[in-house]
Amino acid sequence: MPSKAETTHERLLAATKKLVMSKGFAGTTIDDVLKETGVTKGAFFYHFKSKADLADQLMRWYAENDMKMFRTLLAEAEAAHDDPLEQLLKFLQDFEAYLLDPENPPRGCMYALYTYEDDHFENSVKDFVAETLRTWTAMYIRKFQEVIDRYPPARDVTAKRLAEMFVAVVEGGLILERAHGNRGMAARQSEQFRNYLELLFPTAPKREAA
Amino acid sequence: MPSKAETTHERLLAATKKLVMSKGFAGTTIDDVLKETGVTKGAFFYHFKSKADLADQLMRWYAENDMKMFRTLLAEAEAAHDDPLEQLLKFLQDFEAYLLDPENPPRGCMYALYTYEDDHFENSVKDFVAETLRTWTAMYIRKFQEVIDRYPPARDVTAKRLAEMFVAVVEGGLILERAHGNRGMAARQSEQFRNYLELLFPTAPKREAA
DNA sequence: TATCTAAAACAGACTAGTTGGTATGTAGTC
DNA sequence: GACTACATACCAACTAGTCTGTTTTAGATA
Repeated sequence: MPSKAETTHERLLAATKKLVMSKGFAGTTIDDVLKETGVTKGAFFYHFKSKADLADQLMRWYAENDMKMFRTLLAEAEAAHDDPLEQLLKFLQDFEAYLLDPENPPRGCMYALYTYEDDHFENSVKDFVAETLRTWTAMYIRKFQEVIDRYPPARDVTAKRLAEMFVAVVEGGLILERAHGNRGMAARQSEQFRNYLELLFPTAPKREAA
Repeated sequence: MPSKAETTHERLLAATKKLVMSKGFAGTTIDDVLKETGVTKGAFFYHFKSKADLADQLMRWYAENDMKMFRTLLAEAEAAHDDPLEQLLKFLQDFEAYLLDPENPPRGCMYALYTYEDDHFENSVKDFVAETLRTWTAMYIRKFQEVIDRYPPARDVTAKRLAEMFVAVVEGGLILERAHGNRGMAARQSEQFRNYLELLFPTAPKREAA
């Protein structure tokens, strides 16, 4: 893999991601991306065979980075604690810190954006997004199941519902953040979700911080 | 107000809403709307002075209907119960029924969609969306405050946080619904949120249904 | 180490189709 | 006969994508 090529390719993806986050897929033209990066048309179509291909590759690239981040956070949490609930709560806190970190902008979620523009893109992308969200959710389901198996929940809940709720809460928080231009709303949602978990599993060992 | 004109105007808005929900604003062309409605270009530009104007009017029209629905549900809940928590829970249940009702499609939220395409539209629309969400949230804040005032919450929460969480949970649920093509996910989120509320306010009078 | 070569990586002019928007005209109607 | 509510032909700007090149890079060869 030649490094220069890799760089241009990634630069195009990164610029597209940024533009797409504020204009949508359909609202972002290839010329926009070229202007943003200084790359020429010839170079662009060397790396992507069409705009749909760009969208496709962007989704996969985004999902890859995204998933990597989540796996890392989860692995760290699992290394730090034995108790599954402790692991989950640490994971959520670390994720909140990530959301609050001003270093990683393009705030918002690519999957959310995509669902509101799906008609423009191929079914393969649609399937990929659904599949990614499923994998993502499955990760949490496993963890929540461990917690439920160990501690009787105060309400009749399933691991699946809790996992879905976490994803929903984060997606919704990101939308509020965008609508109000107010950083931190997504992290606050995750915080509330932790409250819910702590009330749901009252028999778990007490933690120090609230 | 002549009825025929009103009809064409609303037909255009309704068709735009439908198209926009699956293609996004930027991805929906005026010609798409014309084809969908059978209206001609001249008629279109008689009712809307530009595409941006269409977007603007669509947002206001959508917000108006939306808000009307919420106010109605809340008023009904307030008429049915004296206790603020009972009111809230009834409101949530009625809202869930609305979400599950197969009669009212274009599933998804216009505000969410808008936040992911804001660069294309005027600041007035951006401000309007933020303002609408604020009004919407304020409605819930008032109600949650009544509940908090009456029953001590099991966790240190504010009315504002709870109100934001409800909005987030619904928005996120709608995204999951779209991503998975799976009706009912948004309603399920609201259900989970009711669980949370019942755990938060344990001193409230017991209700019959779980 | 210098030279050759082929592919990879890029540059930029061009085009066919689309898009938002306009100009002008017309049917009904109070 | 003025105003509302539409119809149709048209256009300039833009958009995705192509075509024909040029430069850069990585090895092979001598």
